[in-house]
Amino acid sequence: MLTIGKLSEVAGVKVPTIRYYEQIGLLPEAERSAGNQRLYGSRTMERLTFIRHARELGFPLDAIRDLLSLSDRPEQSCAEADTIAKAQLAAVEARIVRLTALKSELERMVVQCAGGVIADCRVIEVLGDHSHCHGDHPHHSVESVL
Amino acid sequence: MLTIGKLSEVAGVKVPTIRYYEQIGLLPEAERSAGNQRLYGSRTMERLTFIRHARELGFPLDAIRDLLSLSDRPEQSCAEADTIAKAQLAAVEARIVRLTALKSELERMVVQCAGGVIADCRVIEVLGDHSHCHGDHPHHSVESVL
DNA sequence: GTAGTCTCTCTAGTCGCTAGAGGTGCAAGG
DNA sequence: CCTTGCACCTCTAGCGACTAGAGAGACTAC
Repeated sequence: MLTIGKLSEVAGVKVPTIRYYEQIGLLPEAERSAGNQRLYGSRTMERLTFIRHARELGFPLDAIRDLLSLSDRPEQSCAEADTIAKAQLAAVEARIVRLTALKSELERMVVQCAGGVIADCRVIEVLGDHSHCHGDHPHHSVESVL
Repeated sequence: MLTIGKLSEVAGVKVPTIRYYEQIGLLPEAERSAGNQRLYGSRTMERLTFIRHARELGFPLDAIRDLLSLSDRPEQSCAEADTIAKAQLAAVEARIVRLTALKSELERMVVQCAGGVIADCRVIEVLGDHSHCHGDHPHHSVESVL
């Protein structure tokens, strides 16, 4: 049995994050030692590794919750897991498209900056006047994409 | 003079967002009508358009605050504006690199899914066992990138 | 005058943690 | 046995950039 600190090291997930996952029900309530400290077995460790890996791939916690409950029922069809993964892939692709558009607009802006005075600065000018941009970028903020 | 609703329409920024920007000091406190409703002139409209445009390019509000205060002093050097824009460009590029790595890993995962049963599902398996991945993806979550 | 649409303020919720306060458990050294 | 010092405990609040909702007042058109 591992303490929360050891589990944190082994799984590569910070201690408060582990407690947070327990709090929101992503990890089961841990067993406790005589002195009320959390103790973990290998099953929780695997579950936590699964979570970390899914997080690294950008899955939101809700999707991870679904994936975990799927992995607990191994005889079921994997169609749902496939759907979740495909949705995540689509979200990532959408984000890349969006960011690539941003990138080129930022590049144009930065390149045009002649390094003079604010009054002549393309950066400030472009931001202040929408007519300067190619108009091929969406009218909503980045964060809304994922 | 525009009411908050008209300003919202014209600038393409939602009403509560405008109030939020005022609250955090990104927009100055609005004038008020006899009945205590906010009224806006063209200066605030331009400022809000500037903010929206910068948000669309992914600039965080803190950076926008700096850019706004720069644009208020047009005789100053634009070096700082240039620096902020370049930092944003770098952040966007970093995010694209990261997401592209995620994308290929997700693709490999999804393609390998044969559509059978959870027990044989590559999606679940790959997430559960880190040794399946190419190991070329970083060990921290997406969100930390920007 | 009244119906319906603004607008007002205020609070709380989103996501995925992170930071801190103030207290307890435990293992090693003297 | 006692202390030192780290790891652990609970609880609350904060981040960014909004969004949602309640309950009340203002304004416009018929």
